[in-house]
This record gives sequence, structure tokens and C-alpha cells, in this order.
Amino acid sequence: MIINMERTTSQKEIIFKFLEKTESHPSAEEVYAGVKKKKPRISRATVYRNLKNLKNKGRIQEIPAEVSHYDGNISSHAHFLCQKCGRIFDVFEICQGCGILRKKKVKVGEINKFKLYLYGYCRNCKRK
Amino acid sequence: MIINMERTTSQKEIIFKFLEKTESHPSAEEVYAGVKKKKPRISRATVYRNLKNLKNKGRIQEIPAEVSHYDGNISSHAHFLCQKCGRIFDVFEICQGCGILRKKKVKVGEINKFKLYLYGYCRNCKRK
DNA sequence: TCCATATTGATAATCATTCCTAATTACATT
DNA sequence: AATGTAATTAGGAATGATTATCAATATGGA
Ligand SMILES: [Mn+2]
Ligand SMILES: [Mn+2]
Ligand SMILES: [Zn+2]
Ligand SMILES: [Zn+2]
Repeated sequence: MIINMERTTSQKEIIFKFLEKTESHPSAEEVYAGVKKKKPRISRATVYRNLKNLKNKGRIQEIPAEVSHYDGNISSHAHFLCQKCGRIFDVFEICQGCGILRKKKVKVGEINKFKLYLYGYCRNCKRK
Repeated sequence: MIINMERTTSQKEIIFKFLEKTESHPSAEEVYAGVKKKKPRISRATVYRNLKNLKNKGRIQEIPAEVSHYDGNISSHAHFLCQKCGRIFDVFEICQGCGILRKKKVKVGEINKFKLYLYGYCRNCKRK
């Protein structure tokens, strides 16, 4: 028999579908509240566990902040974080070639500052 | 007499100087370990408190991740986070005009993905 | 249907960060 | 230089998000 075979569960599907169909970039707690409507007995731990797994599998992305938020849209896009209400908006006006913003004044609001994080393997970690 | 007047303390200065002279983007815990060499009786709470204050005053910047890291360099630059060793490198090859990366292949390593966060006030929060 | 094991639910544990407060310190004023 | 007072600290407790534990449950191949 095959070991370490991933199984489909209703919890997994509900969590992923919830993220897939929202654009609000919810926190883990908000995902928990949302999926409880469909599955009232779901555990908070199950939500955290699956969010982590989905992220590690690259099916969703995490937005690290004071509290992590999650995004079912893994296409290349930026995020606008409102410094007052805390909402997170998508920004798709980025160049697909170089991966970067085309114009500084985007429709979502006035940008005060930005943070750009690049991920990869440094020169030391690359060899081997 | 003047109320709410900020006072200079040795703790404050040591913490800021520690960040000013390093390029390693240390976590709060690493700052604590570092400044303890100069001031062994310093409290962990003092380090966290001052990191927060310095950040709110815009004298340092925070790099949100699983654990927050801090940067004494507040000039516009990006960060390369190694997905293996976790080290954080500066990337200064960004266009000052639009605020963004010039070439995808920077010297620090190969970029697998990026995250761009824009901060400001959304259209709702802007009025008033 | 049966069985091995992946996954869940419930709760305890962990860990980073913040809060609390009495003691200390900076500094304006004398 | 000495005093008064509010800002700040040290140390430890509290908080809150996330992770670990583990018995019970559910999935899916045989
Ligand atoms: Mn998004
Ligand atoms: Mn930096
Ligand atoms: Zn807003
Ligand atoms: Zn590395």
C-alpha cells in the first residue's frame, strides 16, 4: 500500500474554497469564522493546520503582518495595506516581466511607503 | 514645565546604535542579545518597547515575517530573504522614481518569488 | 467490508510580544 | 548642587497567535 498518501477531506476543501472565492485576504481567525458556517464542528487547529499545508504546497499565499492573512490568489500581484482600517487590497498593476509596479499612484489609494521582499536562495545556500 | 517630553536614555541609544551599525537585520531577540553585551541588566521588555517606539517614529523599519526583524537603514531599499538559511540581504537596485526593482536577477541570488506591500490610506479612509 | 494510517477535534503547550508596576532616572526648576 | 516630578526601566506576569499532542474518526486501497 502507498504510504504518506494525502487524503481529501471536507475540511480541506471548505477552507480552500473559502479562500478561493473571497478577495478580502482574511486572517486565520476570519477563515475559521467563515468556514464554521458550513461546518460548525470544525476545529481552530484544523484551520491553522490546513492553511499552513496549503501555503507550503503553494496553493495559497500568506501575507505576514502583525497577524498573518491569507490569499487564495497566487498570481503575481501586490497588496495595498490600509494604515487606518487595516484592509488589504489587490494591486495588479505590476509588470509581469520584471515583476514590478508600473505607476506609483494606483487607484486603490495614495502610497506612503512600500516594502518589497524577494525570496530565493542566497549565494551560499545555492551551491550544493 | 513641559509634559510628555521624551528623554534620552542609555538603553534607547544603545539599541538604536546597535541597529545603525549592523546590516544583518536582527530580530528583537537578537537585538536583545547584542545590546546585553553593552548593558547586561537591560530588560527584554525595554528592547521590545524601544524597537516599537523607534519604528513608530520612523527611525528604523520593521520587516514582518514569522518573527519580526529590524533594520536601522530606512532608505528605500528591498530585501532578499534566503529561503534556506533565513538571512536577509539588502537590495538597493530599485528605481527611485517608481520605487521598484530594475532587474530581476540581482547579485544576491536567484529570485524565486517576490512580495510587494504598499502602505497608505484607502479611498474610504482618505476622506476625513 | 476491512484495515492501515492520514486527518481531525479538543486542549495543552509554546513562543513572541505586550502589559503591569514599583523602582529608577532624566532633567527642568530652584 | 539639590529637589520635584514625570518619563522610563527591570522584571515578571499576562496575552494572543500559532503549534504540538493524542485519542477518536474518516478516507481510500485491497
Ligand atoms: Mn491578493
Ligand atoms: Mn535593509
Ligand atoms: Zn482604509
Ligand atoms: Zn542562504
